[in-house]
Amino acid sequence: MHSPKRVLFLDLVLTLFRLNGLLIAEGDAMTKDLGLTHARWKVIGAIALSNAGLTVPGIARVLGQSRQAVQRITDVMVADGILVYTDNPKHKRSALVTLSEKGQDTYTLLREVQDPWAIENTEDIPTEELETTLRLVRRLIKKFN
Amino acid sequence: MHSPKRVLFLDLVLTLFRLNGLLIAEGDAMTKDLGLTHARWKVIGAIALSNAGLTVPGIARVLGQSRQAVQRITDVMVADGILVYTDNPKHKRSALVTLSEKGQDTYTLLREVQDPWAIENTEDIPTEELETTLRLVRRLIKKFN
DNA sequence: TCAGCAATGACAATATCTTGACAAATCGAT
DNA sequence: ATCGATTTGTCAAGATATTGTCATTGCTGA
Repeated sequence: MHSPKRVLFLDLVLTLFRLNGLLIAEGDAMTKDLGLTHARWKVIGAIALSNAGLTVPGIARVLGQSRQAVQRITDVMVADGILVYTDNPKHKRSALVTLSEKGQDTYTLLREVQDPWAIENTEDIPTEELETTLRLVRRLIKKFN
Repeated sequence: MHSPKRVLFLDLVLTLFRLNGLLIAEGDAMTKDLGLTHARWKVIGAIALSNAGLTVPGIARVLGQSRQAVQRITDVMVADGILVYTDNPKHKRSALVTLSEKGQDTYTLLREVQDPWAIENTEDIPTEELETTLRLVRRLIKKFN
């Protein structure tokens, strides 16, 4: 298997597209009973994994999407009482998006299916490989920013 | 950096979403002058990287998308003279999707920007890491199939 | 063989996402 | 402090993707 780096990389890109689709399908199947869609649990996940608060454009950057798409879904989720716009001390206009109480309950339910899923799918994969992959992915992201 | 595997994995998933979006943006920027969109160059790329021919559902599987979405775009690309539906010896109804002459010309132009891009973005990354990542991604795909 | 199940093409409805545009707010360099 | 560049909210239009459905074809085991 001595394919040149170029082919290796293009192959990786295509494979990542595929994995992306499968991950979305996995998440949708996992959250079907929670009334979530991938547009929604992505936002919840992004907020949950962020230490500091996130603005709408911030979520968009984390998810690699347009801010308009995120704005649309957060507006709906605020109307549904899952998210709350809170004052952003660092920016007058751009509110921080946080989980409401109902949103935290939803996140708890999400965790109950997501955690076993994450553990199950990594139990046969060395931590080192996960770290190498994450590092590589982050490196690529930095190039494309 | 001793985050448990679970967090590591969830972080990786979120990061992959981001990379997915950035890769699409990269591809779109790269092919702007060729009259391609990501829906189109993804299909061209999938066909080009496949040894055997691909059917519409086959392309959908490679790209991790619904077959209907791929069908829609291939119909347009056939109308535009970039793709051709050819007889599939293994299936009467499900045609093989191949590049027309014009499509091959387009692919040549695509390669002219894609190859330097691929080389540039991997020159500082060891082949070994790329292979580890590709192997891990394939392993995950296998789980989710 | 053939009966049941899966895969495929086709069509429709809906959701999601991108792109473009514009004004207001923010940020950074000077 | 100020000017120019960037970021952000908002609205709109169009592109892309998913989901559901149904008839047809292909496949596989009895």
